[in-house]
Amino acid sequence: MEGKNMLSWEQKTLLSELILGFEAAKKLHARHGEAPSPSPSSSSSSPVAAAAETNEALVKQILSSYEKSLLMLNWSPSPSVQLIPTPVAVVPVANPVRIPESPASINGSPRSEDFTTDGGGSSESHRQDYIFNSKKRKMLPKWSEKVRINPERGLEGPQDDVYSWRKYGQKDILGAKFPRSYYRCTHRSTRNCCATKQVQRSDGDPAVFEVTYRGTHTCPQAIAPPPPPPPASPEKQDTRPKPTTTTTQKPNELLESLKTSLTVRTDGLDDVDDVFSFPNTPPFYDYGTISGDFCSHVESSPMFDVVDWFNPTVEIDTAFPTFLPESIYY
DNA sequence: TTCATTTGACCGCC
DNA sequence: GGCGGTCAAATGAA
Repeated sequence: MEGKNMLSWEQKTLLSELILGFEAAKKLHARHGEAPSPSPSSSSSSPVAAAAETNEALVKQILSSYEKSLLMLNWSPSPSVQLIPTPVAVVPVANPVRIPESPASINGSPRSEDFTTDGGGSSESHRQDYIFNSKKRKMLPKWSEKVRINPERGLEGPQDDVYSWRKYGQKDILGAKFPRSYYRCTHRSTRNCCATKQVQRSDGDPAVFEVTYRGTHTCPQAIAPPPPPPPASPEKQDTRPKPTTTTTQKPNELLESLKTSLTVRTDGLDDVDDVFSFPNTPPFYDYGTISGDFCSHVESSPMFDVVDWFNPTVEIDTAFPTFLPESIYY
């Protein structure tokens, strides 16, 4: 239906967004050239900090722009423009098992018009609406990771899961020895953040947990670090006693610890000896951003992964605390 | 008092 | 119809 008109509009917007992003990128690049090296020594934290902030802002803008553009492309009728598959493919440890996580599944189901937006879906079903509205499994883009518990350090590698998760369910899965736990972003209600994740202990290796993420974080955590203890906002990152996490813990405790600390083991990519730290946010196919209401008003795009996708060389470590070991927050 | 977890039940998809 | 995912009341902890 939204044929040519939309297409035209989309193209316009797309162009606009791309230009925006491009310019922001140029600025950032210029800045990078100006003040490349961190800070020698004495230089007070002001200039550096300011630069960092600006950089972050630029990055945000870039990501936002590209994100929109990409999403638009994804919507376009041309099947060749599918952007989604790419990121999914990069998933460190994609379950060879199933997880169709096909981008198409996001809106592929023709008959998934039953939504409830959980929170208030009203209805004017725009295409965007049903991309993320379903409360059932098929809609949300998902990808899985494997996390190994290291008896010595608890969890291997840095902890990348800086988000606050709240457990909302647990279920015994057919054929699985251990129950599967369901978590959702703590800010689901307050920020309409619909990111969820499932944690399942591996049958074969109890020390390995398969973590499946769904949806992206649209809450501020996505970009803003939950740094030091917020005085007034008890967004408990998991008030749980920090896991000394060892395999001797009860399964539940292990699962709990997983909420806060995740290390992605690239099973298939084991060649790479170092552990891959995966940002908690999924690739850029953020349905949330598309939408106009639910899981959408992303003040800041959580899609920093996009950067990786498109610019593997971009250094975003400082801008995205997501990669910081969560332990420092406690 | 507030918030997180537990757990049984419900609902939708396959 | 079975299974997986989510909801929501009850319970516990800080």
